[in-house]
Amino acid sequence: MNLENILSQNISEYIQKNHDISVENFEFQLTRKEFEGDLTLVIFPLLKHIKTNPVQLGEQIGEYLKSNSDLITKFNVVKGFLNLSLSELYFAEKFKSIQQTENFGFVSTTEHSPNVMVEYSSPNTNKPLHLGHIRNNLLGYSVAEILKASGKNVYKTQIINDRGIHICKSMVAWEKFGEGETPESTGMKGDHLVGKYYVEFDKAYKKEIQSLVDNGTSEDIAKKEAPIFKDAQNMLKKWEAGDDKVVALWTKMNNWVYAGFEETYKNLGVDFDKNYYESDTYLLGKDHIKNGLEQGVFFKKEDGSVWIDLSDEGLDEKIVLRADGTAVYMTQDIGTAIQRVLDFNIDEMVYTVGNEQDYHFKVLFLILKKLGFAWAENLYHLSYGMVDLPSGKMKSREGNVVDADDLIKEMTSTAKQISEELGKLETYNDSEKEELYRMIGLGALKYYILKVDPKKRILFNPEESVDFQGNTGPFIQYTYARIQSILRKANLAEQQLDLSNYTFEDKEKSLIKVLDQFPEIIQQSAKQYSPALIANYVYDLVKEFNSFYQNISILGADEDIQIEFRVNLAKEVAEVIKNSFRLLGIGVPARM
RNA sequence: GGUCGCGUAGCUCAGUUGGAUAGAGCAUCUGCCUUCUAAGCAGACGGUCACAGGUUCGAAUCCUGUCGCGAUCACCA
Repeated sequence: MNLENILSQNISEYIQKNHDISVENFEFQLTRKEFEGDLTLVIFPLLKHIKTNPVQLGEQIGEYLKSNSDLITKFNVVKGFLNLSLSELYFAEKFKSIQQTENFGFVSTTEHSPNVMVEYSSPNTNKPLHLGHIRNNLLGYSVAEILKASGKNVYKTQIINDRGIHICKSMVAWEKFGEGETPESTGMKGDHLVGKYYVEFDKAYKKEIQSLVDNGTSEDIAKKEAPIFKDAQNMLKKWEAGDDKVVALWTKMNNWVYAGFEETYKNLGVDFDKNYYESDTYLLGKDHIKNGLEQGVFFKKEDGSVWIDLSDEGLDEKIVLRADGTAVYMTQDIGTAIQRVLDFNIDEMVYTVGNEQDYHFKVLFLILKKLGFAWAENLYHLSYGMVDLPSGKMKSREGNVVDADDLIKEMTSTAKQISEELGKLETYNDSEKEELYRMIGLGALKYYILKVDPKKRILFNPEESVDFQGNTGPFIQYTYARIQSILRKANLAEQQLDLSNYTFEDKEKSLIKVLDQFPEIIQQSAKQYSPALIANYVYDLVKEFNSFYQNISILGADEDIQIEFRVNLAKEVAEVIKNSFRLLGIGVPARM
C-alpha cells in the first residue's frame, strides 16, 4: 500500500472517532520547497464536512498522525495546509524498494496485454524529410516506447504515400531535365535527388503559368492549362492504367527515395516493425466502401461519387470515392486501418499526424465505427502542432525547409565543436569521438523537440542554434556521465545497505522523493501520449541531483555508510536518467 | 463566416483530479574550479498568467464573452 493510502486510513479513523463522519478521500500534494515537511494534506476540502477552523483541524490531525503513525515524525500547519515530515525509516525503506525493483518504473507485458499499433511516419515519396517529419518521427517513436514501458505490446509502423500526382511531378521533371541523373552518377542521396526535381517542376510550372498570364490567360486557367502540369496529370493516368514505362520509372525513383529515407531514419535512430504502402491498401478500402454502400452507411450521388453524411454528428458530408471510381485519401486510410487489424490483431491504434488533419481523423474514426468495427472505439489521433519557421510554414516546393539530414549533420558538428573546446575526451579514439558527437548532437535536438507539449506548435529559428546548456539534452547526458565517473572510481561491489540508523540529508530525501515518482510519470505520459512529461521529469531529477552533487561530497563523505549510500543513490539516479532517455530515444554517454 | 486549437518573464517553455508568495532555461549581472567532470553549482534581475465578467473558502487552471495568432471547412494528401 502506498503512503497516501496508509495516511488516508489514519485520517479517516481520526475523523470518524472525533467528528462521527466518514470521509475517505483526501487531497495530498508534495510539500513546497519553502515549507518544512515532505507531504502536505490540504485541509480546505474537509471544511465541507466539518465546520471548523482549518488551522485548528490541521493541528488536530497532525497531532493524531504523529502519535498514531510511525511514518510521521513532525508536522506544522500553515493556513489550511498540514505539512507532514516523514520518518528516516520511511526513506530507508523507500530507497530499498526502488533499488530492489527490477526495471523500476516499467510494467512488463504479458500475452494479455493489449496490442497497440503506433503509426508515426507518413512520408510522400517525392521529396526528402524535413524538420516537420523529424518532430513526427521523434514524437511517435517516443510514444511507442512509452506505451511499451507502460505495459502494452507495441507495433511501430509507417504509411508510405507512394502514389499520386505529387510523385508524378518529380517524375515528369526528371524526364524533362534530368539527363539520366541517378544517385550513383551524382553522389546525391536518392530522396534529395527526387526532391530536386520536385522543386524543378515547380519552377518550370510557375514560369509556364506566368507566360500564359502574360499572353492574356487568367491565372486560374493558366494553372490548369500549363503544359508541364498536363504532363503530370497524364503521367498519373498512365500510372493508374499500369503503363509499363511509367510504372518502371515510378519504381525506380521510389526506390531511390526509400534508400534515402532508410538512411535518415537510421541516423535519427527510429525504426519500424512494418511498412504499409498506399498503393497496396487503397483497393481494400474500395471493397469496404462497396460493403458500406450496401449496408447504407454511404450513399451514391447522381454522378456516381460515394459520400457519407455526418451531419448528425455536427460534421458535413464527406466524399469517400470519386465519381470516376478512383480512391481518395479517406478510401486508402480505411483500407490501411482494416489491413493492420487483420495483420496484427490490433486492439488500439495511434496515428501520429499533425493537427492540420484533425478533421480528417475525426471523420475516419467515425466512418470506421459506422462500418461496425469494434476496434474503431480505440483509435487515437496523436495530433501535434506544426513546426514553423520565422518566415512561416515550411514548403518543400519552394525549397524553404529545414532539411532533416542537414539538421542532423549540423547538430553533430556543433556538438563536436563544443566538445573539442572543452577537451575532456583524451581517452577516446576518433570513431568513439564521432559516435559521442552524434549522441550529444542528436540528444540536443531530440530533447529540444520532445520537451515541448506535443499539441503546441514549435517555432524553429535556424539562425539561433539549439542550446547545449540549461534545460537541454546534453545537460542531462552530462549529469549521467558525471555519475558514471563516480561509479568507476567508487568501484563498489553490489551489496545490501543497512540504512535503518541512517540520518538522511535533505537533498538525499529530495532525490528519493523524485525517484519515487518515476513509475507514475511513465503511466501519466502513456495516458496522455506525451514524451514531454518524461522530459520535464528527468530534468527535475537531474537538477536535484546536480545540486546534491555540487553541495555534498559523495566519495569524500565522513562515514563509510554515507559513501556507500550516496554512491548507490547516484547509481539509481543514473538508471532513471538512462531509462527516461531511452523512452525519448536519446542515448547516454559514459564520458563527455 | 462555421468548427477546432493556442495566448504564462525580453526569448523558449513548465505549471494535469482548482490550493500556499505562478516556476525553470536562455539572455543580463554577482560569486564558486589545489576537493567526486564548471556542458555545472549558489544567487540577483525580470510577471496585469491576452482582456472582461462569472462559479468557488480559493482560478493561470472551470464557464461565458471579447481580442490576437494558427489550422481546417477540396472529387489534394
